[in-house]
Amino acid sequence: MAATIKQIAGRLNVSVATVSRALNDLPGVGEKMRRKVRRTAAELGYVPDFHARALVSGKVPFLGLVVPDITNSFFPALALAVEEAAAASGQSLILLNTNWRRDRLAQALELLSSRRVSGLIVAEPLDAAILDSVDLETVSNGLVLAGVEAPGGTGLCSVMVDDRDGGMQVGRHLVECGAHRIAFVGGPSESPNSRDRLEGLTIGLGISGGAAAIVSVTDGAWTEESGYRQADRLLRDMVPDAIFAANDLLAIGVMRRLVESGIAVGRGVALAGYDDTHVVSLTSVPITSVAQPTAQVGSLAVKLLGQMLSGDSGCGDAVLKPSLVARSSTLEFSNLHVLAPRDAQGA
Amino acid sequence: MAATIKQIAGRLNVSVATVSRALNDLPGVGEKMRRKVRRTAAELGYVPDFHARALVSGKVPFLGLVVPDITNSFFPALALAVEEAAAASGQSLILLNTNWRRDRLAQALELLSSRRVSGLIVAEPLDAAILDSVDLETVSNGLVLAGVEAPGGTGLCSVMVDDRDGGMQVGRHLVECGAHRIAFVGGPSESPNSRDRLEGLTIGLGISGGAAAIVSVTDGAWTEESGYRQADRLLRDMVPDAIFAANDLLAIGVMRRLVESGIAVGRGVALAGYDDTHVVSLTSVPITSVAQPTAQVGSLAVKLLGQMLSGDSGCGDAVLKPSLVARSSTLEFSNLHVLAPRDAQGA
DNA sequence: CGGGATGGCGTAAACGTTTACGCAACGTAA
DNA sequence: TTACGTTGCGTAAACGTTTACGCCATCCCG
Repeated sequence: MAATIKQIAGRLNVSVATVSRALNDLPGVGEKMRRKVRRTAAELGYVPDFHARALVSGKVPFLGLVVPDITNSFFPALALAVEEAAAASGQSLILLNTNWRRDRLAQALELLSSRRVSGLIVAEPLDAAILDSVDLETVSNGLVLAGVEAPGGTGLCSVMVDDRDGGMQVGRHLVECGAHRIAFVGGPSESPNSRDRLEGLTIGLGISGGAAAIVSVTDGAWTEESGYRQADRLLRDMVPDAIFAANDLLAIGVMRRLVESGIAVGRGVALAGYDDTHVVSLTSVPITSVAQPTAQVGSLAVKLLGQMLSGDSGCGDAVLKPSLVARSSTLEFSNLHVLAPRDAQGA
Repeated sequence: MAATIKQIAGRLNVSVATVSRALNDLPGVGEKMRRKVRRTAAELGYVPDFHARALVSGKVPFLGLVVPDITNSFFPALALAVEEAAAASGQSLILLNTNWRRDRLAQALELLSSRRVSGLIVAEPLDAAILDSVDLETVSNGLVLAGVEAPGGTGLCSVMVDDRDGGMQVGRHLVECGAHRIAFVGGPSESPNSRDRLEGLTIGLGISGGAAAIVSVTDGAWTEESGYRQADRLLRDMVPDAIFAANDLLAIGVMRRLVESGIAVGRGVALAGYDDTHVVSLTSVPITSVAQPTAQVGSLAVKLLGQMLSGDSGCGDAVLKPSLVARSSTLEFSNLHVLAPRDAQGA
C-alpha cells in the first residue's frame, strides 16, 4: 500500500505540514528535518497522490492531446511534436484517441472540465452539438484546436494550417504537370478541412489558367477504404488525368483501386495526397503530397495553451503554411505530358 | 467556474449527500427529488471532479497504455485493440508515449502508483533499474506487460507473443525460398524480442535442414535509420541471399539501402520484416512480415488487468502465436531460385 | 391501534494533500 | 534590558466527493 504523508509524519512525530513542506522544497523547515523526512519517505516508498494534490492546488501536470484516428500516421507525428513542445515546458502528454466517435470526443472534453488535465489540444473538428454538451465557459480557457478551424461564435483558440493554400499548391502543380480533367476525392462532406482543400484546388486551377477543370467531387470518411470506394465510383464514369485526395489515407485507397484497374499511377493518372505521411514516400510509386508543419503546429499549440492558462486571454490565432512535396505520382505524369511534347517539337 | 455538488445542494436546500445519491443513481432518494437535482445540475453545467471522486473512492475510470514509439505503426494498431477491449469493459484509454526514454517510462509508472490510472499496460521492456525506482509491491498489481517478457524475479503479469516462433517461421520460409546466406538485422542488442527472433531464425534454419547459415548479425535501435545503417555495414562485406529484419521499420530502412545499391528487393535479395504493419504491404515491392495478433494481445491484456484489479491475483501469463505473411519480397526470390530450377529440369 | 419495516433525507467523517495562520524559541539591534 | 524580526514547527481549514450512520416520517400487517 502506497504510503501517505500522514504515515511519514506519524513515524517522525511531526505534523503533516512539515512533511509536505520538506518534500516540496518549501521554506519553513530546517535542513536537518528535511533530510529526515526525505529519508523516511524513500524508505516507505512514498508516492504523492496526484488526485489529492490536484484537488487542493487545482493544478495538474498533464496536458492532453485529442486525436481522431491514431492509426493515421499524421496524428502520431503531430503527437510527437506536441509532446516535445510540452516536455520543453515541463509538462507531459497523454493521448486520447476518439476513433471519430462523438461520445469519446465528449468524454475527452469532460476530461478537461473535470480538471484531470491542465489543458487540452484537440486535433479534430468540434461541432455545435459537442459544444452544447460541455460548459463552454469552463472549457474554453484550457482548450486549443490544432489543424481544425474554431467553430464560429465560440471564441475558441486555434492554430490552423492553411488548407486552402495547400489545395491551391496542388491545383497549380497539377496544371503544370499537364493535367486537364481533375478529380477530387474528399473526406467527410461536412469537414471544413476537406472543403477548404477542394476550394484551394479550384482556385489553384483557376489562377493557373489552364484548361483544367474539376470533373468530379465525391465524399466519404478519412480512410483508405473510403478512398478505394470513391475511386471505384469515379472510374465508372471516367478516367481523370489527375486525382487529388484530401488525405494520404484516401490517396492510398485510390491507388489500390487504380492498380486493380491496371491504371499506372503517375503514368496513366497523376495522384496527389495530403499530410505527407511517411508512407506515401514508400509506395510502389511515391505519391506527391502536401506537408503540414507539424512541429510548428505542436509548439504553437502548446505555447498558446500556456498563455491561456497563465491568464493571457489574448487568443492569438495562428495560421501556418503547408508545403507541397512533389513525387513520382505527379512528376512522371509531367514528364510524359509536358516534357514529351517539347521533345517531340525538338525532334 | 465549474459548479460543485455543494452549489447544487445550496440552490435546492438539500444536503450534498442527497445530490450525490441523486446523480449517481444510488437508492435513498425520491424520484421527484432526483429529477430536480438532475435539472439544476444540468442548469449549472455541473461536471464531477474526478480527482475528488478518485480520492475518496479509490477508483479511476481510465487505464493507461505505455508505448515506446507512437510513430511505429505497430503501436497505434495495438492501442486500437486495447482501446476496444477497454471500452467493452467500460473503461477508456489514455496513451503514454515514452519515445524510448527511461525518464518518461519511469514517469508513466509513477502515474500508476500515484493512482491516476486504474491500471497500466506496458508495451516496452522493463529493466531492473526502472523497477528499482518504483515501489514494486504497489505497482505490480495493476500492471501487465504486452508483447514483452516480464523480467525474472518480479512476479509481473504479461501477455506475450512467441517471438521465437515468429523467427522460426521466417527461417523456414527463407530456406524454402532458396536462400542460403542469411543476414539478421536486429533491434537493440539488449532487447529480448530481438534476441528471440534471432534465436527463432537460427532454429528455423536448422530444422529446415537447408545449407542455410546466418552470416551476419548486427544491432541498433528499432528505427528505419538503424535499418539503413546496418544494411550499409552489411553490404560492405557481402550481399546475402536474404535479410531478416527484426522489425518492419528496420526492414524499410534496409530496403532503402538496398535500392540505393541497385539491388532489387525480392530478386537480388529476399527481405522479411516483423510486425506486419500496414506500410510493408504498400512498398514498391511488398515485404514479407510476421503478423502479431494485436487484437488478442489487447483484449487479453485488458482482461488480465481486470482480473488483477478485482483481486484474482492468479497471474495467468499468456503466450500467443504470430503468423507469417508472405509477400513479393520473398516470394519473388522463391520463384527465381526454387521454381526456376524445376522448370529448367522440366525443360 | 401498535409494532416493525421501509423510504427519504441530513450529519459528518473520510480520502491525501496544500497552505494560511499562530506560536514558541532564538537571535539581533537599540 | 526591551523590542522586534526570523526561523521552525504545529493547527486546522479547505479542495469536492462518497458513504456509514442516524433520524423522522410513512406504510403495512396483525
